[in-house]
Amino acid sequence: MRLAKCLVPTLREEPADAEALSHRLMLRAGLVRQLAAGVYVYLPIGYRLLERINVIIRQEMNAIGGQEILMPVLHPAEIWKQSGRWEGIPEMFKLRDRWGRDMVLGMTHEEVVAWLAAREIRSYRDLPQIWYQIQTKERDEARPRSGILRTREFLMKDSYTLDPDVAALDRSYAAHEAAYRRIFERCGLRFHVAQSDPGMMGGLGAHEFLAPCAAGEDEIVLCAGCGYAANVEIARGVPAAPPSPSGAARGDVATPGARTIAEVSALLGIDPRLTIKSLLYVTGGGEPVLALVRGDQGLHERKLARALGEDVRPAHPDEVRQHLGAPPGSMGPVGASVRILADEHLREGVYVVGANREGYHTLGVTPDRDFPCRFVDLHAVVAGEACVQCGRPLAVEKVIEIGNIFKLGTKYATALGAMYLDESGTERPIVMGSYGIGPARIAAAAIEQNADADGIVWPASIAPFPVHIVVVSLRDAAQVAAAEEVYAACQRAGLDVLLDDRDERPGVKFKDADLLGMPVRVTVGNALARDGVVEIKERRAPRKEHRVPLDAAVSTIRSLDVLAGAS
RNA sequence: CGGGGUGUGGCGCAGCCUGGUAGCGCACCUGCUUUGGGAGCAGGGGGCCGGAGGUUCAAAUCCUCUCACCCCGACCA
Repeated sequence: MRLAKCLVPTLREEPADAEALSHRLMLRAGLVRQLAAGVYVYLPIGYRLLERINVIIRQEMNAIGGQEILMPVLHPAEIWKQSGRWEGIPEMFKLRDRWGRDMVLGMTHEEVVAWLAAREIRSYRDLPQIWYQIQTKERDEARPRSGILRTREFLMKDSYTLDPDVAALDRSYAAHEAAYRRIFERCGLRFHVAQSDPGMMGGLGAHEFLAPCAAGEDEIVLCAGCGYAANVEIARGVPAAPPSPSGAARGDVATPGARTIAEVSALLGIDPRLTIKSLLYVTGGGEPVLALVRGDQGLHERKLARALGEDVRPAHPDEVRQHLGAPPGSMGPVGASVRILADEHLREGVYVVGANREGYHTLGVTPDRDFPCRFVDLHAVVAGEACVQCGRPLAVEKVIEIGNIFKLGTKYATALGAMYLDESGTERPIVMGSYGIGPARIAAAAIEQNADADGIVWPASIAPFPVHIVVVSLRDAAQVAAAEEVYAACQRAGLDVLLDDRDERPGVKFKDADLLGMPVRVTVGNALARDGVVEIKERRAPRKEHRVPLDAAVSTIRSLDVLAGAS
């Protein structure tokens, strides 16, 4: 590809609206442009990047027996009504056709797959199946952000497995996990595999593939000792034990003006770990629920929602007064007439809690003795807590979710009538799994993990072009001819190559080459006339330079380690 | 949905408080010079100042409403 004729609009200045590193660089390098919030156009280099990633995904999906299909973006509402997901998913785009029929823009394809399976799968002899597609998804996200990291329309590789039973599902699931590991390794990413919350997908189990980087929206809890890895939404951790309590007898103490844990513990001169934080929530059904965590810790709302089996929201201050008779700063569990859930690490100990009396707290309180409660895991794990498996300290990292895998079970098959006959002639529901990868998130994670101050540094496996040729001066016919020769030779050798044949000053071309981040740069400049050589450099190691004669350029490029493994 | 912020040539911004001919840098076009890390000089084109309404002799500027976008939080298959 020749830069002089192509749409590669690089920017000198930082785009004002971009915050995340990958977002800034994708805009500056001319990979994407934003059409609306969370809606992007992929320009030639950006689209090529996605296709490079998709090639790897296809190879690995095909290798485990995946069959590529293409399902529609536009769905009839019926199948979503049958699965029970027509209501209650605010991200779903809904529309009507000209006859007034309800339609859906597909955000995922379990329903369509189950519909298809219901028609085409008859017998256990037809199983197992792996169907996948690389296709556009539409989700009306509450808050698109961070460039292409969270968008309302995006490309997704989604695959679905159909199996006769759970044991077979486990095999399909394991095959996907292995394929996903290979895909992300080949894309040059550092990543973790973590247990995750199946959420509204429902089902028997789920894992996420998470790439650590600064722009990450999620957090993962990691144990270096035993390899424990889990999304903070479900991660367990053992907080450090509190110091010995003062042994104070139970009783109220005046704490005027002290409303936060920090204020209360400072006023009383005690460690915050000897206090209990009381948080009132309201369930979807309108029931108030008091959630308790240790004073130094935070509540993870997803854990609370999971324990209750329904969504919750924080109560308003007037609801706190109404149910507990005290303002938020003085509420507590003792004598409260609402359901109480306490973090499991509050089983032991004697604590200070709000007294449900404005300006007072109660000393010497022990959960389950001084008030009734149910113990569940509620607190958000923080770095330094002990691993539940091996006791070593846990770390917490920011991550981008680049893939996820779900064991769905028979929920969708049952709802949409996807049944098969087993060996004994008994009709059974097909057992499904679903598996997603976001190619654009792989791209963003690769940028986040590899960029330097000058721009992108692509892993060769997904680089839009492995080779980038810079002609220093277009006025020098010998340089132009030599560059054309290397360009043609690379193409003959099967190397995708970008030729900067723009009539620009050298500095502009070098800056853009750094920004675009192709793994190998060939500079055709003054060294050609002076020494009869071109210069070959790796983007990741700019100080190492190979000066070789023209006819050795391609063989030198091919010998570079950086291109090993790249197609 | 709650909180914060921003809308002025393609990009990045100033001007607004204190109303009075719309500016700067980059990019773009022409010419000359220049050519190994974002060139110099000269000339030039391009903006109903996000939109609507209002106040005023006069609105980018003041007021009201509205739309869009960004960030934090909530949410997230």
